[in-house]
Amino acid sequence: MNVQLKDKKECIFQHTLVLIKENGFHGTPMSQIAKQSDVAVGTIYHYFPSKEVLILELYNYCKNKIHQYIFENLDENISYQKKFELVFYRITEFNIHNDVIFSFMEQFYNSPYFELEHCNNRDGIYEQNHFLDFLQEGINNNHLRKIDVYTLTSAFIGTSVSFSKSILNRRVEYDENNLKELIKIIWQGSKQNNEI
Amino acid sequence: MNVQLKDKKECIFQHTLVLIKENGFHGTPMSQIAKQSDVAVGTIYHYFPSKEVLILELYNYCKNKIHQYIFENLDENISYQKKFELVFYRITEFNIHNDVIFSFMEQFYNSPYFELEHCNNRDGIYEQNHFLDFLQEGINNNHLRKIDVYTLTSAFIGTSVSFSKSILNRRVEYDENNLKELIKIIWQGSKQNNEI
Amino acid sequence: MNVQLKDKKECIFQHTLVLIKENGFHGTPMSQIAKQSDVAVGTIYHYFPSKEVLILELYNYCKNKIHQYIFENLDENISYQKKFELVFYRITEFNIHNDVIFSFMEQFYNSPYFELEHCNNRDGIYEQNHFLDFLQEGINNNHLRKIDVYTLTSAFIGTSVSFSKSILNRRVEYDENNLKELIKIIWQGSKQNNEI
Amino acid sequence: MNVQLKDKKECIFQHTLVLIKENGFHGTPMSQIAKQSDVAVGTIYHYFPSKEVLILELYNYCKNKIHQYIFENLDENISYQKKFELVFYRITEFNIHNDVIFSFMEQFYNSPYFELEHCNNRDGIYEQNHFLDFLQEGINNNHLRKIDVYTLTSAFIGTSVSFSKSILNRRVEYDENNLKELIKIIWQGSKQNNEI
DNA sequence: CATGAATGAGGATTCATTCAT
DNA sequence: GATGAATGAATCCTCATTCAT
Repeated sequence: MNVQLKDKKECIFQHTLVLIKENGFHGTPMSQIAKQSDVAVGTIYHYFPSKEVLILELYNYCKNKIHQYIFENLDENISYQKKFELVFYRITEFNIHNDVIFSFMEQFYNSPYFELEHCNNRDGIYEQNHFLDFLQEGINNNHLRKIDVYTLTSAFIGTSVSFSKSILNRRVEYDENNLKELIKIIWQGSKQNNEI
Repeated sequence: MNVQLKDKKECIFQHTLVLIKENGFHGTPMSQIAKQSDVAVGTIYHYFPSKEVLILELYNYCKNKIHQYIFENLDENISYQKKFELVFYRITEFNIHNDVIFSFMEQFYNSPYFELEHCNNRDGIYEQNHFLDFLQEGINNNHLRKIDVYTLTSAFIGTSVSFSKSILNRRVEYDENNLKELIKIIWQGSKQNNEI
Repeated sequence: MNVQLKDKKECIFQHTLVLIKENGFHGTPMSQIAKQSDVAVGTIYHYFPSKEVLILELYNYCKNKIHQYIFENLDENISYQKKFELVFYRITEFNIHNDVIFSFMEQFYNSPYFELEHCNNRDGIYEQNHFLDFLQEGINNNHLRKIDVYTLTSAFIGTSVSFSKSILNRRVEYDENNLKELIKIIWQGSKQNNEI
Repeated sequence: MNVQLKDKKECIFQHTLVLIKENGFHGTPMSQIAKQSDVAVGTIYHYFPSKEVLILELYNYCKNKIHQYIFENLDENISYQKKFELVFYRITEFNIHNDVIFSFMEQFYNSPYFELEHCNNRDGIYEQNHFLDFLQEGINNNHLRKIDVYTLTSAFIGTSVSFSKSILNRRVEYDENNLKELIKIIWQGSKQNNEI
């Protein structure tokens, strides 16, 4: 029963993601979501009280997927540098291989929906709080330069997002070497005493 | 006459920008643009054949504003590093002080509109071509690391965009010192032989 | 078993009345009736084949309640005038103390539902047939003026309904003296040879 | 221009009245009003922001029609009794000959719409305030019995309404003699010192 | 050039009803 | 009997666009 519910919501989420990537929020009517999900319009309203709530729940669903992918099974025994590189690597990989989620998240952050969410959840963008924590740890332990952690996070995430977008938009085959170079750039720029 | 035309278009552009930042593309009907611009709906259709074209022209209008601001009067006699830093500084300043344009551009890039534009104009994001040229020059002249220029551009622009967004979203007073640190990061990471 | 059935129908009736007074026929979906009655929607459809039938049965349920209240235990040994006054008194008291039924009946009579019912049951309004009979008796026995009995009934019932509505709408505490005055008016106007 | 506006609103009002008498508020979709009025749905929304407001404005439109009909050109030189009879006569005539308005008003008063209106305008029913004033005058000048004016108004209006409804529902040819008898009833009941 | 009334396709949402469990 | 998930027709309303003045 509970499985069924989860399955149906999941099903609606997945098809909504595809449609939104293709046509945007407003190019995606509920009727189309219903058709793709192979349910009646009314059924969607059985699970979500409104389109807005559907979008908002979808946002949380995606956020969780991202976090799980990035922060789960992060070996604590490797050096901070390795972790830094691994996290960056994972964000980027996730974005590139989950283009429907990536596209949705970017649209979401740049839409009025985000304001709604943002009111409750400060530090919203890309659940930066997890990233903030991770980078703050690096600063505290002298792995990273002692600067405003928000600023550092901007460099960290913005670089990954922009790179992913560039790959996806140019519809260019993703070359792992480029990602490795990018990681070098961001590590070189962020690490402690790189001025010596 | 020509001035009048430019003025009226300009007027429509400005009010559209404000409305779109506030309410998004689809929360901004033509009727509202008309009301804010103090003209009749029909008048807008006198200047633009459709809403889509209005948006597309607005995009080009903004693009030009940005380029003018960033690349005009760029003293050729200063060192590449200074120019690198200046360009980064200018992008970020522009974004922060022109939030309606910044918001519009971000919405645009993450909307289906961009696809339309993108078909004609390759290398679309943030008119990366100018930035691409600028960074390519740095690579060619051994100021920057010899890596894929698109990748480098991602780091350059993504960092600025993300930082600007962080300032604007957190509604935090912008601290120039943080921007200076950010510039250090991106320069340290990008410059040639920083591994020596 | 039969008790159970009656109880469940009764329960549904009562909650429907409250909801309809509050929100009207069309502001009262089956789902809400179900929720208030603490049963599933399907259960309602077990007892009533459709919403229309539910409403129609509810109408008959109310009609019977009203008649029982008004005409049962009507002492035949008192004078016609006393009976006339008592009946008027009872209608009004009933309306005022059973506002959910009163409101439902008034909505019903002024809705297209009534047409449906009316086709089968002529003389529908307020089950005027009982009142018609009662007043016809007064006419026949020279207690009341010899005029069209429908016209007389209009004066009789319309006055009571309008008075009740006035009390209920103004949300004014009901003053029995006013009702007594009203009864004087209607009796003075209706009784035989009041012109002498 | 102003005439056109008034004409279009008037046109919408008239067709709405017919439809509502036929099918009730909720059996009358905007699309049908549009079709009957020979305009597009959007046009209705050009004149009225919502269905609710259309209904509310229609209510005021009807109220005014009724008042004009009843209280305009009321010869001040005739006796109070004559005026009393004339006003009663006019209400009833109006109801019977304007069945679409009458039906609308009755539905309105017994619907949740009325609550909305009622909040602003106390003494709402049948714009009783005008009737209240008229009857209060009769009480003050010793033409009518000294009782609560609301109670008196209930008898006055309720009787007329009920009579009109009886005519209209029974689809019986209206016999003016019955109305004259009714007027006798109500006058006999209401006039001063009728007990002597 | 400018206006804004008119259009109607299209979208979000509701709700009476069904039916498998 | 009882449940409530599923259905989809029907409703209200929006808004890009047109065109007569």
